[in-house]
Amino acid sequence: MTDVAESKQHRIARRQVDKFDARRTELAVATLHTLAELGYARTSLREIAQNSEFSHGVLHYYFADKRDLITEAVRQYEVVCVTRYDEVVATATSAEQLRDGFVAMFFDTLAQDAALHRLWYDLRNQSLFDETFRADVLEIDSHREAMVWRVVSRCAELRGGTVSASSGLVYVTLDGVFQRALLHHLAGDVATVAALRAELPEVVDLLVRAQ
Amino acid sequence: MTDVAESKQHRIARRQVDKFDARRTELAVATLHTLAELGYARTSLREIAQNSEFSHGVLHYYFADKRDLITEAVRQYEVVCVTRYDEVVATATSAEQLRDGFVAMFFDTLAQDAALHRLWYDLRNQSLFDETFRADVLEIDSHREAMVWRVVSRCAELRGGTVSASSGLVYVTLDGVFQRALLHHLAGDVATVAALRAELPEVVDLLVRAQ
DNA sequence: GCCGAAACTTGACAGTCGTCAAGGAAATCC
DNA sequence: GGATTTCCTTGACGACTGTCAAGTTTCGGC
Repeated sequence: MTDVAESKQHRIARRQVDKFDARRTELAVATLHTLAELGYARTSLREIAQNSEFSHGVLHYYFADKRDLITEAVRQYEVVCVTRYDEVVATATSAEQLRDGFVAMFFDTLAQDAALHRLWYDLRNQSLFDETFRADVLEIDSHREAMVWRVVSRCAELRGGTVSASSGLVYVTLDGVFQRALLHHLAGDVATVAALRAELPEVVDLLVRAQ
Repeated sequence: MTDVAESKQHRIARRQVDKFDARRTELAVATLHTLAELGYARTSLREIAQNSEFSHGVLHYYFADKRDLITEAVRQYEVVCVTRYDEVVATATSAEQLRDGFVAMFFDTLAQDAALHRLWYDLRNQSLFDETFRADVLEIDSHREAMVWRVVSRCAELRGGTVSASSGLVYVTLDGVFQRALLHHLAGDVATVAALRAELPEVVDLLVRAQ
């Protein structure tokens, strides 16, 4: 076989792989939406297929099994969700601007992507029972932690101060607020959500003390 | 019918109701253990029955349907879990003693009742998808909030200071630490759990400032 | 335009699920 | 101690699950 033929065959193989991966991703996204809608416990392969333009059998053409499919969907979640505040961090020129931009985006995505967020918490929780997901969950969780740390540490930098807690503590605090806000948002409790929104700037101030 | 007969019949009826309730509770506890072991998504009525001394059919004798059963199990969880720190609060004579007693019990129950706790988070999360559970979940959540508030406010009292955050914020912070510790505990990550344990006293100090 | 491989559909499989009716066992009543 | 109610078991139902093999359609290479 000549180099030309080899290279050509390689191109073809490469194109096929790309196409294969593209469809995998497409189906993983459909899975993500189904999971966000129904939750892990009630999501079936046939339901996922109905949220795509294919039949249920195709899922076993692109994925080894249900676990493989859901794992890929979780990775898709990560792509969407761990750079949310980076633009605010990059453009803010004062600590107050960063803090307020963060708070605004925090509650914007809370309302906008509520279904997706509840899915994340559902999967994180599932990893407490099923160790298959644990590695992916821990990885995403660390990325989320890094994401809020970029916000808070930059905020401290702009204020010329320091962060008063560890990265882990900052994360659990803000994530805790988010979880609580999500629960009450989905319960239709507007007042509690508003109260949390009003309180969040103080939380940031508590975490970031001026030197 | 004489008063005596009426009272007698009433006694009988009462006894039957008590017996009925006792068995309901017994089955709800079996349900709780099954849920803690398998998680909501994989818990079936037959599995629950196998964790009791009865057959699966009896569940429909004491409960209207699966939802009714699980709701009752959640209420049983509440009975067990929302007075955990009360003794420490009652007996502590100094802020440090209360804080350290709280931290000790915090990580004690984390290891001891890990399965039960992951169940709680599973059900709280389920309520994000299924509004049937929402009312019960919100009620239990508020009781948990009150529970930690009793700790922190008493701590502030003993220190002659004030709590630096609202009840809700205190709760999400400590609950966030707990959730994180639980995840890493179940993942076998001893180091992270130890780090959280070492940090928790500082967290309490951050929440309770001396006047 | 033919051929073979890739992509997709369909239908069936062995299980499991929640639910419930029929009937046996046990306790209770008179 | 027989009758009656309560308690519990058994087995079955239709629906749904993940998986997969067989078959059909679509597409790219020659």
